Amino acid sequence: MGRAPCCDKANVKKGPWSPEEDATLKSYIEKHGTGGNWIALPQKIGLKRCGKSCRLRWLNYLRPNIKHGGFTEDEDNLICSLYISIGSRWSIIAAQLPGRTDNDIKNYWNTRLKKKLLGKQRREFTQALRHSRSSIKQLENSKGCETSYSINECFSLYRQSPQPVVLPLLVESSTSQENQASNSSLPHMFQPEEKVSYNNDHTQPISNNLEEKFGTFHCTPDVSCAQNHEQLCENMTCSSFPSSSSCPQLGSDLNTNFPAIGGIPEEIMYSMPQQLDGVDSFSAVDMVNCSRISSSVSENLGETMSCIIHPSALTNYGVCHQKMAQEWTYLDEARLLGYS
DNA sequence: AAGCGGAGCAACCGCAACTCT
DNA sequence: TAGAGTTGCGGTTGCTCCGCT
Repeated sequence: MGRAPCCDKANVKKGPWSPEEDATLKSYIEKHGTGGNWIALPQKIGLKRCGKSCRLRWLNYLRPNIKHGGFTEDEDNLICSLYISIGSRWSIIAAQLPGRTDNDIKNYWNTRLKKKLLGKQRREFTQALRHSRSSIKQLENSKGCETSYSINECFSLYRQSPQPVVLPLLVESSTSQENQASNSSLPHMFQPEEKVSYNNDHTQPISNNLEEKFGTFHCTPDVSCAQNHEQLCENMTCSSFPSSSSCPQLGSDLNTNFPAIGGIPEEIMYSMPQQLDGVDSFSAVDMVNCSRISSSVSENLGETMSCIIHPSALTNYGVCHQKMAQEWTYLDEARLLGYS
């Protein structure tokens, strides 16, 4: 047996509220309050509406001091930052914005802010790629043509550069063979229970333990790949993107079931869009708390394999790799934002 | 001028949490 | 303490408007 309906659905009116209904509801609540029972209220005042509908109408439109539209830049920023922090907890977000309702903010996010934020990320990503190309060249010049760098060398490069640099996400270690054999879906060197200690001030050298623990980053910066992606980002109307077959590194990343990640802005590490069950998606990871905080589906961006990490996010890099490895086993959940 | 498609938004729905008896 | 009733929330739907062809 199912739950009893909250009202007699056959006898309640649906659809937009008329001015008369608004006036009836408003004047009653202003005089008597809600009486603590929304379900009983419409009957009491002779409205053929569901109690839930009355409640929604009052909270979202009729109660005093409600603001509609005209979101300011400050409000935009606050909504974006709260969304990044806590996700789609609209009621909590609305509580931080006096006069705004959760429904309004939700609609505003879905119709405008989401697109605005994505556009900003695209621009920043393009910019970051430009900087990263010079970083890679610098790294290659200093090391000749070597393609393997120790983890400390990578971190050292980060510390020297005020800009994000591109590194492939795939990390190898000396023990990779054994660990991969035991758990092929996770990058081998980060076991779930393993903790990485790091400095908080972002300036001190990373502990040598990292090197001992994780072995060597096999960085194989693929500048041509970065150039491809840069061109893509500059030409957002482009509808065809490089496939894994055109980029050997992309293929290897996909083979590990480990998505590419980019790092914009400071403490959030974003993946670039990739195909998940036929849908373009990306995810973000909170570098401080090392948890995935959002996933989204985007349009007109293709797969990529490069990893951009902002220097300030550097200290959590290893931990987040570990976390991502775990998180990414739940790729089918990665549709929280829905840019479809 | 008519038709179409996309954007914006009000409202609905289902479910989980909370409250009351 | 259990179960029924109510509230609150987030996802989704569908209507309206507007711009483009």
